[in-house]
Amino acid sequence: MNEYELLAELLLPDIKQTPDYYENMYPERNLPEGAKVTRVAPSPTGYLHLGTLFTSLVNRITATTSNGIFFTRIEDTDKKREVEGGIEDIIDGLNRFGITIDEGFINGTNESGDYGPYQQSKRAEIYQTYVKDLIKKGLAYPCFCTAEELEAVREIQEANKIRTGYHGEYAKHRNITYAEAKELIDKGLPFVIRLKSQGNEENKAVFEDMIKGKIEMPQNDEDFVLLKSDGIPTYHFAHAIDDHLMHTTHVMRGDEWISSTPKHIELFKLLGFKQPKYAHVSPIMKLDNGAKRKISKRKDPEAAVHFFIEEGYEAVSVIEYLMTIAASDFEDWRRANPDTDYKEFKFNLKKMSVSGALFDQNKLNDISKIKVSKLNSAEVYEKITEWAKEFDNEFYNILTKNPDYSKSVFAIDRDNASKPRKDIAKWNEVKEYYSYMFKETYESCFELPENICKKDAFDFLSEYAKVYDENDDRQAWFDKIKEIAPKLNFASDTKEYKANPENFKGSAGDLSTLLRIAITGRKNTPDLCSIMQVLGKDESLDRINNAIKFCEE
RNA sequence: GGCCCGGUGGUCAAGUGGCCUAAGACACCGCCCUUUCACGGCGGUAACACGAGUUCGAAUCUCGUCCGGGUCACCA
Repeated sequence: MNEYELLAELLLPDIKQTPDYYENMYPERNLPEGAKVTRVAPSPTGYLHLGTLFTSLVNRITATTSNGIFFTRIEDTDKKREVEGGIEDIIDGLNRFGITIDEGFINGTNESGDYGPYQQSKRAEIYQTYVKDLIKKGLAYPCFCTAEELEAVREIQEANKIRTGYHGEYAKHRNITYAEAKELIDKGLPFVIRLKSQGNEENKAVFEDMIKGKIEMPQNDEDFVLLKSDGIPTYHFAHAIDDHLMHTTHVMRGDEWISSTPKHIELFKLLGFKQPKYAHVSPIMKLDNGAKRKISKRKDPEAAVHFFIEEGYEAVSVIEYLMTIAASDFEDWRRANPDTDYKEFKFNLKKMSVSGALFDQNKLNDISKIKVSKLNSAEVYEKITEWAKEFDNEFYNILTKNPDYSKSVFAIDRDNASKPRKDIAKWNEVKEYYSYMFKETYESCFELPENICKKDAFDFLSEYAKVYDENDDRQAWFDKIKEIAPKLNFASDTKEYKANPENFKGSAGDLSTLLRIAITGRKNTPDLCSIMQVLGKDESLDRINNAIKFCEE
């Protein structure tokens, strides 16, 4: 055994396999020409983040449009930051948003596929096997520096305005001998394994990013950590090993990784792996006091995808919005194919924005309103009760007390409507929006519109109460208002009124607004005639009479 | 600070040297339609960060300046 082999045995005595063993265990995938293998590799350090959902979507749709594979892998190499239930939260969240997973963790507790395990904490032996091989080749070595020592070096470098980091002459243990290492290990000192970088800062590392184009950076020359002192790899090393063994063809990740890509390039080269293609996606930003910044887990509630579910957005609406950010040609496609599943869209990485988009809730709302407007009353009822059951128990009870009544409320201006309203973006608005339709939430609050005096209101409402018939259709319903109008010197015809407004106190439209306020307390509501029908004769008359009383005073 | 990446209306964006008097969408405003509320239709306000260069011609190519973002861990 030579010096390096001795060192390898000393450091990793329990590792008996060689890389060949794993190379054979995970052969090339048998996929059609051009199929892309993509993945998302979240670390279970918290809930599902909007950015993670976004990158997952991009990965998913890239795999889909090439008839490839999209898999998940859990990067749980940092046990300090891990949170309980993190895997479930993220994977189930992905499922909830309709991101289908072909392989890896398909739900919070189960994995499937031939390239596992798909959890890095279960792959320690694999990583160590490759590290041992690197040590034997003189391409990796143990480092015994403590955090304090490293910090001290960094301070010296900063003071002397030298590039910080563990490289070149500052790489203390770079040339450690077997004997030296043995002595320190016998003393029981902990160590990490570092890469003996072959890079040179003067040279360029070049790669073609599929979104940003050609990127040139100084080569990596840092002896970065491969294996932490607990024997678990760092992200960089795990990325190289896993994506090679799992045969990922396209690594699509947040663009905060661009700056460490030279490390990855060197790793793939030294390991003799084929380089995957990289696509770095820009983060979703937010405006904060006039400044654009990345959406932050700590400061922004909408960073957690759960926020959208709680608000009552339909998952498809959020995905649809994310698609408009992901692909600049998506909205055109959507216009041409209004009812097609977004998964049919031919996604092209070249159409992705190079810079980060500001999160735009207006746009989300608009998209969501369109989606909701296409639902029928039964679907609305089903979705809203599902939402309320989880997030608004009071409303859930109100809705389910009389399902048929609730559905008839949602049917207004919706079922059989040639022009559906676009008024609901998210379920948490509905209780307030329809508050006048349910006894439990209705509060009588009549108020005169500015252009009608008390006496006219009184006269109109009194007259109307006499002729009101709950069986009238829309035509008959409005005709009655038009009949009363002239008696109060209100125009029954809108055109007539507009031609000579000075001849009238107002129009039939103004009187229906008055009636609307009497019934609902609002100036804007869905079709009033339908509302009164759903409310029923007694309730409608009650409310009218209340308003009349108000006008008497 | 070093190294990367970016900068077209309030927002998302089209744009690849002449089709640019700069598209479209959201938001906002106005008008029209209308049997109320909506929906819809039509229209409007509003942008190439700045400065040099290359060119007959620049939003587009080059350089500089400014501004924004990312990254410099035994975190991912």
